[in-house]
Order: sequence, then structure tokens, then C-alpha cells
Amino acid sequence: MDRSKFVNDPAARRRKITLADVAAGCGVSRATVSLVLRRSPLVNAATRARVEAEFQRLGYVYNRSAASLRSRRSSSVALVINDLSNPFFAEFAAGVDEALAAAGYVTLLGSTGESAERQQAVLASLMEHDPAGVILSPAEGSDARRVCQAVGAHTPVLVFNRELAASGWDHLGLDNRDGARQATEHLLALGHTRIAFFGGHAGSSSCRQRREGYAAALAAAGLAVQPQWLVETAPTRLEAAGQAGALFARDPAPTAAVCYNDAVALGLMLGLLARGRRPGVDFAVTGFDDIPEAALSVPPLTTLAADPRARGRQAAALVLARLGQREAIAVQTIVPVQLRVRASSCAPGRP
Amino acid sequence: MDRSKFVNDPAARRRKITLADVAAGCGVSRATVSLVLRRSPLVNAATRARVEAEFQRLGYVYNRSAASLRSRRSSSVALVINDLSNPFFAEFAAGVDEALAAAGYVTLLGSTGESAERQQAVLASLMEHDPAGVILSPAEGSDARRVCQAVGAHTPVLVFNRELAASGWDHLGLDNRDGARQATEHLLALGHTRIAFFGGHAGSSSCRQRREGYAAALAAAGLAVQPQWLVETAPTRLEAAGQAGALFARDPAPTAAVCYNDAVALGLMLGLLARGRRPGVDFAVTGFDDIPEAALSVPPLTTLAADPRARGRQAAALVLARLGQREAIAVQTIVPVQLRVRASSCAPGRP
DNA sequence: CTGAAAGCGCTTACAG
DNA sequence: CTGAAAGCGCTTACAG
Repeated sequence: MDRSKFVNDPAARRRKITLADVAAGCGVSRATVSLVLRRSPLVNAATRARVEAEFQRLGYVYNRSAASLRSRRSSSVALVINDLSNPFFAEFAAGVDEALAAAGYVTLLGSTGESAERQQAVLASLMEHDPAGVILSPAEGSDARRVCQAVGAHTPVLVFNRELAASGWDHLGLDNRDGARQATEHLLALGHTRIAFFGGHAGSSSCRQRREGYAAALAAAGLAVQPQWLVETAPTRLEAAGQAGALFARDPAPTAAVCYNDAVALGLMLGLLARGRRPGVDFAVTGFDDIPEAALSVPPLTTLAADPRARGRQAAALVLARLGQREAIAVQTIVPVQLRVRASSCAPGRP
Repeated sequence: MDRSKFVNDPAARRRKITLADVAAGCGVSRATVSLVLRRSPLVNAATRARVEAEFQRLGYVYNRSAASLRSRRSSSVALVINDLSNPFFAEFAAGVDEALAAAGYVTLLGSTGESAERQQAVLASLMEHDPAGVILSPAEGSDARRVCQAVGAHTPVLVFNRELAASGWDHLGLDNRDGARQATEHLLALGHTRIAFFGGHAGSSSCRQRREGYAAALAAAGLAVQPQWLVETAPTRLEAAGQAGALFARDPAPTAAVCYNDAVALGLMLGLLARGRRPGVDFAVTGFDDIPEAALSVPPLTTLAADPRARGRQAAALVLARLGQREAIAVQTIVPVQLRVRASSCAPGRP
């Protein structure tokens, strides 16, 4: 009797336990085991107990890919973001993953590093894994048509943060306009009248919207926007620090700046110090995002809180809600942001 | 002629294009198309061109799950970490994802929130997606046996950061002992002789190792460790700030502290300020991790850099290297950490 | 170099 | 309530 092939053949020994093994092990059909797996009420309680005991005994692991293939129902969702090293996106991703896991989905992660080219490759690769839906925070310069081509027409997409013109997809965004308006009104209420808008690329939708809110608040106060108070920078700490001088190139110089985001505001504060001006004493600064460092900088930064983790949970809920009903019209969700007043926004003229 | 079922049936219209469609579309067998997909040199160049044109024309998307099922080769790797809101792990995850994507794998994300219970559930869920390997940064209090049970014997695991006793898996860790030794020697070289070790749970392997390095450096300098200079805290800024007073409860008080990590060090600095002591002037502090905030705190924090993104890439490479040869012996990789000297580590006795 | 057939592990009608 | 059969989209020997 040759049992060696069962005992020694490594391939045989490491074969994974399948549903058929369980069925054979307790003398029922594979269909019945499948019904037990999916908690069907059709199965006799005694049969169910026998099958479940066999799951334990054999150490059965459900093969969800095989199930997805047959049932045409995917249990994964793709999440495509710029970069996890940005705490705003890291928190967002944590919220997405938390909500997807709670709903029984797994998160397929992809990072674009803010490159539209890489975004195409990442999307193509993720689509081969047949996600039920896609949560996409588009890289700067994304082309809606190319993204559409990569994702196809059958997979619902939720676009987060940036806009993707005319894509026809659901969108979840922050109320950039209102946030910048709140920050500007806060500075006006402190007595500032010469207020700059500092940082960001004017071409991006979020920067445009924030500038609109800033301009609207000034206009409502009867103040005109001075062109030399609109300073463009990459949205990074480093570039912002380097551009601080641009605010004081021409008179009248501003006494406060609404910054594109927290990174820019923190950079500006460093740049101000380097020029002998004390942020929060000689010059008022506000940010946008409320990243963890905002509360810890010196001085602490007045900013707008968007709660990215909650936004992640919300994005997951929105994309899951789409799975049943793909024909419906696209939903645009705009989330309010909250002003967090800290010491960086001082009154003008304080010594 | 009833064509309505082809034109109007939504199920028919949204049917995805399969390899069979492509084969039919250019009059070859499915096997040939499969060979084209996998870039086999067996296919005639003209045939290959025809098939590839058909991919374009039909907008074919490869179904990697079906391929994995048949070929028994997975193209995903599971990544299980505590929480992306910790910048150390976010950077690590970014590095893992970068390297996996470059190798053609997709990252399946799971977060434990530092709960061993949740870790079991997350692992079970991820295993159902049949990852080729698992990268696991164990939650505090993980039980190697339970983790083994969830992962099974057939999937290679790379354990990151913490140790998982006797699991028999590959391990990638920081040189905690040497890092703490470097920090302590740096403070000794500045002239300190009363140096505390502040923060962390003495039960965790990383805290134990860092304390060892600290004690070794003191011993090498002929100094004894004073028990009242060993202060335990949760590894958070908040708890660390609250425990600052413990350093000064008994004489002789220390003039410097090697902290368990950056979060603890930043908290201690706040706690020192609250007690009227100026970190970097009256008292020297070092951290561990070099999180982005370390360079920006006031004063900037002397700490040990572990380059978590590079560690992520390394972890991905290690787990991918395991895929072919699962029988081999476990590899323990210890990565050196580098001291970054900043203003928080002052000399003693400066006014 | 290409094709016909079997099969990966599951689910889904359909009988009984 | 349970089982036999077909099939999801692919790959893999095996013929030719």
C-alpha cells in the first residue's frame, strides 16, 4: 500500500481545506455547506452544527475570491490617495478602512504620489482585483476622461476632496469657500483690514474655492482685495517659508494672512520669524485642515477642522450606498468645516 | 428577430468583457489569449498583435482573482498595523505599498487599533482574500499562538517592530538597544551624569530593549541606574506630560532624560515647561522615532531616526522573498537607527 | 505555435 | 431541507 503520496508529497500536505473537504467530512453536499457559510435559514439546525464543527476541526478558511467570482459580488473597495505620509490622508484612510471593515469589505490601497500618470497605473492595477467600488482623491492634474477609462462604467466611484469635472460620479468635499470665509471674518472681527491670502496653486479647485470665500468676506466688509496680497506657493511648508517675504514686498503690507492650508501656515510662521516678525504677536495667521501639529506649533495655529477620519467613514458609507443602485444621479456632498481659534490669530497692533 | 435582450437587458449590457470575448473577437482560442496576457514567447507576433488590438477595442480588464484561483498564485499582500493616524505607521504603510505596487502586488489594509481581539478578526477577514503573504505589526498583548491559528501554516508572515515570541516567522525590527545606548552616550558626552529613562510600558519588548541600551551605556560610564529614574507611562504625549513630576520626586533629581519615544519626549517637554523648567536649557531630553514633529517642536527634539518608509519597503521585500521558499529558517533583521542631534539635548548646568 | 478539455473553490437555480 | 449539475473567468497540461 503506497500512502507516501499522501504523507510526504508537500503539495498534498499543504493543500488548503476546501468546502468540498468539509462536505465530505460530515457527509453532506457542498451546496449545503455553502448555505451554512452564508447563514441561510434553510439549513436544519443539527446539520448546521455538524458542518460548523467540521469547519473548526479542519481549520477551514473561506475563499472569498472564489465566491466573488461565482456570485459576481465583490467584497473589496479600492482606496486611491496621494500619499499616506500626509496626515490628512492618513486619517482619511484610517476612517475609510474602519468603516469598510465594519461592513465586511477589505480595503485595497493605492498611492499616486500626486502624479496623474501613476494614478492611471494604480487604478488599472486595482481594477484587475475587481473592487466593488473606488474611493479616489484625485492627483493634481487628473483628467476625468482618462480616469473614467481606467475605472470603466460598471464600478461606482466616490471622488474625495478635489473635483473631477463632469465625471458624473459622487463627490465628497469640504466647504472650502465657507471655511476661508470664516477665517477671514474672524480676522476682520479682530480688527484686521489688510488681510492676505497666502499659498496654494490658484489652478486647483480647493485653492480657487478658498480664495472665493476670502474675497467674499472682504467684499462683505466693504474691503477690496489687493492683488499683491494673493501669493501663490506649492502647498508645502518649505515653499511657504521661502515666500513669506512676498507679503511685504509692496506697501501697504498686510497685518494678517489666511493661508491655503496648515502646512503653508506653519511654513509662513517660520518665514515670518526668520524676518523678525512674531506670528501671533506682530502678524496673524490662519490655516486649514487642523492637522495634529496645528495645536502644538508655537504659537498654536488657528485653523479649520475637517475631521478627516469622519470624512473617511463618510466616504466609505457613500460608496457602499452606491453598490445597489448604480443608475441613480450623482450626489454632491459638501461638509462644513469648523473654525478652531488659537493664538496664531492675534489682533492687529499688539506690540 | 428579437435583439431586445442584447440591447436592453441591463445585465447583458453591463456584462464585463472576458478573455473568451477577446478570443471570439479575433478568432483564436482562449488559451492563446491567456498566453498573450502572460507575455509568453510561444505566441506568434502577428497573433499577439491581433489579440492586443482586441484588448484595446473591447476595453478588456484582466480578472486577477480568477487567474489566482486557477493558478494558485495570489497577487496581494495583507498589511496589518495599529493605526494609520500614527505617522510612524503611516510612513511604514506608504513604503510597503510603494514596494508592493512596484512588484505587481496590491496591498490589503487592516488596522487593529492596538487591540489583540480586533487583530484576530482583521486577520481572519484578510485571510479569506488569500494574500500571498502578511506583514504584521502586532498589537500590544498579541498571542503568537492565536495569530498563528488565524494566519495558518501556509502563508509567510513578516513581523514588524514588536516581537512575537516563538512564532517562527521572519522579523524586522529596529535596533532599540543600540539606539537608546547612542542617546545615553550622547547625554553622557555632554556632561550629564544623572540621566533618567522616561516613559513606555516596561512590559513591551521595545521598551525593555531601550532600557537595556540605556543601562548598558550608564554601566560603561561607571554609573549606576537609580530606580527612581525609571518612570513608566503609556507611550502618549498626554500621559508623559502628566508624569513629568515623577522625575523630581526624590533627590538627586536627574538633569536629563532618555525618553521611550518622541511622543513621550514631546509630552515630557510640555510637562517640564508646566513646572517651570525649560527643556533644552535647564533639562536635556531625547526621543525615539524622529516623527515629523520632532524637528519642529520648541526646542527641536534630539531623537533616533528609523526611516519608517524605508522600513516599509524593506518589509515588503522580505515578505516577497519568502514566497518561493517557505521551508527556510526564519530571518531576524535588526535595522540600525541614527542619532539626530537637535537643541533639546543641552549640556547640564547651562543657566 | 494553437486548440479542446479539465479544473481552481465557490454559488446558483433546479429537482426532489 | 438536501443534492446533482452547471458555471463564474481564468490557466494548465496535453495533443496536434
